[in-house]
Amino acid sequence: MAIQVTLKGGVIKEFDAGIRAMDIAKELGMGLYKAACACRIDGALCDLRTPLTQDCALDILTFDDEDGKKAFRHTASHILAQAVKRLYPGVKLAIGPAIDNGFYYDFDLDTPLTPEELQKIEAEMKAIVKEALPLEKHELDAADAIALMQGRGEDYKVELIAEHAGKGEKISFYKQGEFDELCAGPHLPDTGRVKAFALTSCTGAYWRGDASKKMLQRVYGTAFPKKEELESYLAAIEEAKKRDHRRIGKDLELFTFLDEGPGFPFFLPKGMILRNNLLNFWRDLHMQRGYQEIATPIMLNQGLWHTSGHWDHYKDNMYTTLIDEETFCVKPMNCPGGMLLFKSKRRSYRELPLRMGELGLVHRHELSGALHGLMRVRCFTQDDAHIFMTPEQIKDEIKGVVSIIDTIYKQTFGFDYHIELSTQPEDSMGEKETWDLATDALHEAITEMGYSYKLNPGDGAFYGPKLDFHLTDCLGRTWQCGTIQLDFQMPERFELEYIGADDQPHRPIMIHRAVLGSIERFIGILTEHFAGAFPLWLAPEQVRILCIADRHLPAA
RNA sequence: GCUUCCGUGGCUCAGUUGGUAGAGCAGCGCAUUCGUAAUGCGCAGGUCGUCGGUUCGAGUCCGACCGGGAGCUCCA
Repeated sequence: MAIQVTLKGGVIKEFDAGIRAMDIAKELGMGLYKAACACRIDGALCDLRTPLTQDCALDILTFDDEDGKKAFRHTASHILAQAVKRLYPGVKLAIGPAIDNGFYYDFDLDTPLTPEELQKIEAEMKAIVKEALPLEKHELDAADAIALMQGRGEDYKVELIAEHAGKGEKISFYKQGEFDELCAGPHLPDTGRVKAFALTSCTGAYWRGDASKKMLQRVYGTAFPKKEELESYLAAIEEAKKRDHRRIGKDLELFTFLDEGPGFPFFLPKGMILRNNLLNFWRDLHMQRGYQEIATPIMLNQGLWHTSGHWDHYKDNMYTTLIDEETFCVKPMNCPGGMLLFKSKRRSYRELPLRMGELGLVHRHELSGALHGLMRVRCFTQDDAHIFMTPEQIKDEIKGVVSIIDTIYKQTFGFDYHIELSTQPEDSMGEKETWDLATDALHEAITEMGYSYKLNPGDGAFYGPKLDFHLTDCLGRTWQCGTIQLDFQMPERFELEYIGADDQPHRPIMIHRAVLGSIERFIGILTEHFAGAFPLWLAPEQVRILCIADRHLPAA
């Protein structure tokens, strides 16, 4: 029987029923055959070995396609698991997905996987690639699948299958040689296609990402179709290491960290020049855009943090101290101080929008393992501002902030950036209508400005939706820096009011925003982006004159 | 916080199977003024992260703690 297959570009070809996508790829040319990673049959992601039984649309995916890339690297992770199973038969397998730059696999294994062990594993993987084992899919009922995995002592797989058991689905496995692995697929047709790979590191990782569960050993690796691609990727990693702001910061004497204050950066004279240049620029720009600058205390009494809600949510991360029998908290955010200043006198609608900026030093007790140079510290300066306004002013104020962000990111530093819109989370406060109003305002403001954005449903703050601005550095890495958050909760909690044109009190709406995010982190990003060769206006040392003649020597 | 690796003069590092610390750069002194990746000679600088243990003896072995790296968790 013949079937009609609609190929990419709308070309329709006739084949015998039962033909596989990989055979079609072969007919279309060896280049495509060799590059093929997976396929879509009528939109559904499938293996290249899946037989086509009826008329359908077929899209053959290569490494250039995200799903093709995933299939490729996921196959590499199966090869890794097979190699580990061969070398350490007692190992229990957890999970091993493809990730952004490669793949990983989690193992429950008593032998620590040192770099030497990784070399052995890599050698075994090469052998498996050479064997070019076909990956064949087969399916079992959940009960049979569980029995099979229990028989092998694969406790983690049993747990995974049990979660699917209720749904009555068939459980799929992929078999390559002696190795049979629970997996949804799709995969490459055989292990021989994973030509270029490398295991990059081994660390601990919790089973299911849950800190209360067992710590497993996670082996990271990366894989590409061509050796040159692997090499250039590894070279890019090396380049990133050279640009590490911790190294450059030390070399250029910008900042330092000392044992007396883990996670608390010290700025050296040269770093201070850079920092002040950046802040002067920031201040000038914000004054031009109608901002006022305030400074609020670094420490305020505990009652304030109850009012703001921070105590309930984040007390574990707050530094506190007992003074005169009263608990004081070092501020982890600036907003409550800003609220108090708004409240400090009677406000009129004529004052709105009121833009109060604050370069506020905040302290957060981050877990020791989370610290990372200037990128993740325990005290940092936010280029914060709170804008108090009427509902009608929301859109224009958002546009104003977006304009500042564009001025700094793009026009000043030449960064590309993209925007993400995060909407109402499940455990949020406030009415749905208010949320819709706020979310629409964010959407409309940036859409009218000609921006597109990525949607993060349910990822907003508990008090309102937000726009996040992610910039891309010269190595293609993205950093979330700017944020615009619409906040209906704080004005409510703090009972903020202004007197309207109708001579009645009204509750203002608030924007909480930052452009650079953290001054320290932004300096870290700039350092890596420019590899220490800062733009002239920022550079701590702009010119150095070298004297080489007698008369230039200092008098003895 | 968890897993794992690491911690030697300001910086980058050597220190073999445990026997009382080495180099280069930087610094200082003297000499050199010599044309663009680093002039020569010399000096100074470390209780080898801290505390404890094993040993006749530990930078080198063991433990705890502190700090750091990688990742996990977290990131208002």
